[in-house]
Amino acid sequence: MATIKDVSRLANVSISTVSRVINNTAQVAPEKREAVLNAMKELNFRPNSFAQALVSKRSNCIGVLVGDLCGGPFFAQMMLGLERVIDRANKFTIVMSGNHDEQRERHAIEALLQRQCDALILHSKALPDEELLALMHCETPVVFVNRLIPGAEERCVWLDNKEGTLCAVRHLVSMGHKQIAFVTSDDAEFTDAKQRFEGYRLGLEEAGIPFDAQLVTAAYADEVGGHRAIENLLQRNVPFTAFVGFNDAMAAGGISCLLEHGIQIPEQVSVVGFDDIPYIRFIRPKLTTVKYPIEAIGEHAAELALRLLDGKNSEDVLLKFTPEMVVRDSVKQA
Amino acid sequence: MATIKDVSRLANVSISTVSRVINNTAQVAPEKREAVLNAMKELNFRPNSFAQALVSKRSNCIGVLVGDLCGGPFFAQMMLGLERVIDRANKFTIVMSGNHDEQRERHAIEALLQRQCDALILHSKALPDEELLALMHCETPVVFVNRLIPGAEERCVWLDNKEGTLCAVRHLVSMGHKQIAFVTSDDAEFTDAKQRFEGYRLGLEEAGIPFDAQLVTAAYADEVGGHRAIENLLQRNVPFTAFVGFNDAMAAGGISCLLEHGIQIPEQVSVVGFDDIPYIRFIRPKLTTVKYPIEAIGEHAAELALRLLDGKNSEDVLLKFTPEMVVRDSVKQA
DNA sequence: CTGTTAGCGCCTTCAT
DNA sequence: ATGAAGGCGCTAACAG
Repeated sequence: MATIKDVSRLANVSISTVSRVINNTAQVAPEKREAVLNAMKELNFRPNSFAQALVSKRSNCIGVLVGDLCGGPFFAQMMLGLERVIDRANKFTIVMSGNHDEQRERHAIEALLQRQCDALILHSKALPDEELLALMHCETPVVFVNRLIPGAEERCVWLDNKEGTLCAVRHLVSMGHKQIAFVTSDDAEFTDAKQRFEGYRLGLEEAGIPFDAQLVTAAYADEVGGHRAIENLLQRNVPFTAFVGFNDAMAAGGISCLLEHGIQIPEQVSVVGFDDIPYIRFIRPKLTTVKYPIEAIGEHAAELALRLLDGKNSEDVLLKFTPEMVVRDSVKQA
Repeated sequence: MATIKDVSRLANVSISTVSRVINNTAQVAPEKREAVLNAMKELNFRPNSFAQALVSKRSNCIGVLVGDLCGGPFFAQMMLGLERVIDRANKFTIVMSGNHDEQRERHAIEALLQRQCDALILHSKALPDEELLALMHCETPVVFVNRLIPGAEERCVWLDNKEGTLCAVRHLVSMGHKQIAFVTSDDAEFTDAKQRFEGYRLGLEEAGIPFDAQLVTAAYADEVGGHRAIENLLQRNVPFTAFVGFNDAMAAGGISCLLEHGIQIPEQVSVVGFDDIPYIRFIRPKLTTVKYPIEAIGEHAAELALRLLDGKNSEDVLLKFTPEMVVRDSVKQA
């Protein structure tokens, strides 16, 4: 790989001059400028970004920690939002997956930091609040996504999960449902799960429906888990006319289980999901769900990170998002 | 951020000694080693990876170009395979999306190269063969995924697309179908589309079924496109008892369109998809498809890249993959 | 075993 | 407008 030195030699100028034309940092005589440009082209010169970063103390990289890129469309959509604004700022994104595992998340953050990322955007599920809080004391700006960390409120871009399931239950109640099951994640430590559960309880309470633990079933939070959870629920033989899924994937799995048992959706059981992932428009029936505006959240998180990085005012960045019902075909009057 | 110098000062040793304990590159007196370790911890020292890369000429990064991370689960699954082996080699992955656009792909590759990636794994759809071929002459090893580039065969990890649709048609023929439509991508330049189309024609030929252009319908290669394409096909009023989708997404969209028209699947129309993306197990009916072993392809591509990087023998890496039928519920005897 | 030294490629004063 | 020189943080000889 050609270096600035090679270019300077070929163009018969000093390396400073070359640097000047690369960065447009000062006036250079047109002829010399031309010579440098030609030499650069001829040698196929690309400035070494490490050397640049080393001296300028700026890597132009934003580090992102996600759960996984392939556990579903969720993080992919978030990345779409993130990258859009990071791209626009002419910076690079470097992604690492924590796989929802404490050790790995820690390691990934460590790696991102070591790579001198200019800012970090973290979706941490497994790390405790204190550890995340401690990160705020290192000099690189940190933004947290989908999690509200006490003491770091102005750095958190998050969705009101409780409000989400609350909406879902309200919707079902308004359609006359009283026996509403909840199909949730078996990861009890998972904040989202706790909050969504809370919303579920709150919704019941609001409607004066007594809570029945028998109507709550948990499993791994994907399609297979949803299938399993509903299987489980059916075995308990507790009647229910509707269920709220922890997420769309579980809802889809649950629906496929019910259909296999010859139970009609939504005629016999109504279903509400959570997230509004793309494919649920193509399952039958089209899933009614609570929209998680994940792409927008990604955008705002990136925006916030960039603002912090530039020391710009970041007070007008929207931090708390509120979910919205998307009514399709999986809910019917009870 | 603390530097090696700070550590050396605090530990009362030279920077070389610090470097030695960091890299385990030589023996160090246990006491000094201890002192260094303590100092590192106290200062929360992290070696600057740019400085390391600058001097060692190794960035420990593998650059990856994908189409998009969120156009579906395809690239996400590929990343899963890639990252697994890159992780195991203790290297980092840096991903860029080309968004199936020529300019962007070019720019992304440029960026990856400038970041001094040790090797590149490219899924280029839009760039011409020659341009890709030219990349092989730069010193960083390059591997191509899902594309066979003449002259770079030993650097391509790809799937035999033609064989895939051929299998699909054979399967339908064996079930007695004779009027088989093909729902394909409207991107005529797209190699995959050409090859899959070829397989479709070959399959018909094999079975002695005359090709009918009226049975081929094209649109954007996602669910919405599949829906639209089938809508189109129906308007032509040409009878068909089955269709092969360019991919699962189109197949799913097509199915949803047929269902809306009151056409039973698979009773009236059988469907075969392509890819075997996760969610099609949760649509009704479960989609019969041709499995694209994308995760395995990712693994092998990464393996190949790593081998090239280390100058190791790479002759035993599997380059050409063959698709396999996955029979589920969307095909019925005609 | 340990410290000194010379760069890696680039940017940035500081003279000229 | 231009060049020389110092240094970013680190590794790798080279002496001791």
